[in-house]
Amino acid sequence: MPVHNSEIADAFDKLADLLEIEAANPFRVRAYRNAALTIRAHPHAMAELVAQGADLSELPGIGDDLAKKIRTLVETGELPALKQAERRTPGALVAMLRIPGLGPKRVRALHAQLKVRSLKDLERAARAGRIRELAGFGAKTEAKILDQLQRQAQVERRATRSAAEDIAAPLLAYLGAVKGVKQVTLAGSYRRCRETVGDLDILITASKDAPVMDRFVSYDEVVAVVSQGDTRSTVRLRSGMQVDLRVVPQVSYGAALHYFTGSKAHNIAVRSLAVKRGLKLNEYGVFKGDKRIAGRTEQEVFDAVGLPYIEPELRENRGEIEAARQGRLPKLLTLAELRGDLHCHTEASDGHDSLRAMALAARELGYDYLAICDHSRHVTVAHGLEPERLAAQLDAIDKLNDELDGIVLLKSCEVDILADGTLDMPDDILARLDLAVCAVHYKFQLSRRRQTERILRAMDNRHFSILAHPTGRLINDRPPYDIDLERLMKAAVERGCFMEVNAQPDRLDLSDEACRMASELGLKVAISSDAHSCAGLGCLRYGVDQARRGWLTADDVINTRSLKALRRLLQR
DNA sequence: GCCGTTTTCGGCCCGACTGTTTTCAGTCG
Repeated sequence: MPVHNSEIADAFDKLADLLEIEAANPFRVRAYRNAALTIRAHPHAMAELVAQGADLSELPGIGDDLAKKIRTLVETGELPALKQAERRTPGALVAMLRIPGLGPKRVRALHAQLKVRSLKDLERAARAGRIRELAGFGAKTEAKILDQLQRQAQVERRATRSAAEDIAAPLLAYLGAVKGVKQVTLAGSYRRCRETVGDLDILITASKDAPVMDRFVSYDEVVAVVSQGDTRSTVRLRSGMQVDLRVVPQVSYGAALHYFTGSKAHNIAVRSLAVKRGLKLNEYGVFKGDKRIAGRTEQEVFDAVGLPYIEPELRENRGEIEAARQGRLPKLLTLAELRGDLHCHTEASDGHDSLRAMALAARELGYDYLAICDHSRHVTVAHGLEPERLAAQLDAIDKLNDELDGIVLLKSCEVDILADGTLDMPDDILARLDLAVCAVHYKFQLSRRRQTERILRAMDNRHFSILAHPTGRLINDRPPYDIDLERLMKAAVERGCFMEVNAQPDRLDLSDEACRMASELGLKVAISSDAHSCAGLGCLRYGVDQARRGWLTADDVINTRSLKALRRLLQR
């Protein structure tokens, strides 16, 4: 069983946590965390790189020592440095760091002075009133710890972008209506278009006397005020979402937006660049001595540190700063560049709207084409189509295409990939399609080898066009099935087929890292809504967000092509 | 532990808020 990148990253993160509790050199701790970030985001498996004899110390934030540790982990499955740390400090202590208000110093104190070794111990100590007696702790801290321990029982989930928007929209409108407020911007991971959002970060510029903070904490949905100051406050909403609000003067808007957009790792890297230029960068601007030399816009901030503008989606310290310095940032795909949608359903299977309604909705969106992909028969719960029903639908599409101007319906089907890798539709009818969108909908538990071979075999069918939702994951609900994605991507390139970036907010499958790997391997993708209604076509923008995070350009995406060019690409 | 158009040694981002503090450490983003 190969060691996954996430396991290596987890090991380094845990070691960093333990070292922090031990009060080790904070920069050494950061080195482990940076390495974990690099490894987690890396499109290729470290195990593969090790096997190929690659020089891991060329990766950013990884030097000779960490390269050796990665190698050891890959080859033995163990990290001796972590084992040793766990002998010195109980590994269970790292769980305490997850409790808001407890950091490494306090966890260390609790362990050293109260012999707390686990969350259970912590709860007992809090109930016994022993925590308040420690220096640096008090009754309030003790109560907060107990409260948080109870809260921890609830599962922690990050909201999808779409859920976050539902929560944010009314709050942004409410804040925008406060007297004296000028700009209201949603920053943070939402602005970076991450597939999930942990909390909302709102940036506001307002006149000095605007009662922003008072209004913020008295918002109807607020159930707890975590902190409140003149320029920054944090609340928790009924939905469980935490919201940070930051108010800055207009001259600082750009610097504050950059700072509040993050990511943290990106900010640290950019601030380091400022330091090298003898400048100081904070949320109020770029300073030379006491003099503010930039900060009204983000562009000014980037100019000051000698970088071109970097799009928020790229700000993860995954190589964007290097790329910016070398002038090789990608020109990211935009929603307007998409000419059509290559995956949707109608009432013939599990969609809600008719063929005609979907066609008109697509035309309204300005598309040139829309592929109709109702399920094949194996997906019985979705009223999957028998070959005969599909044949009838294809006739109906021909008829509608004759009748409608300004939109072309493409004949397709979301064909099930059966357990043995054959397709759930006979070849003679597949031959009538413009494209076949193929997908796995059952037998998720096959071994990595068998699942990969199942899909490879399906791709061998020359009618196979696009692998839909390639990993099957559902955000917060179902992990991806175990496949060798890199092998499948290479195979798709060789066979002239493609993969989908499914734009459903709870799928977003491929992931951002996988998009980047596809681009590096020369595999083109389709960004598709998988809409089950006219309104559902609108979620295509989430797929664009994901593709942008994966550094994709219009050239990487097949549905940026004209219909004619698309048809050429679909020929195998 | 990493890294180098000031360095192979000596740096490593920066500020707000809270609680326990009489001047600040710890935590957080």
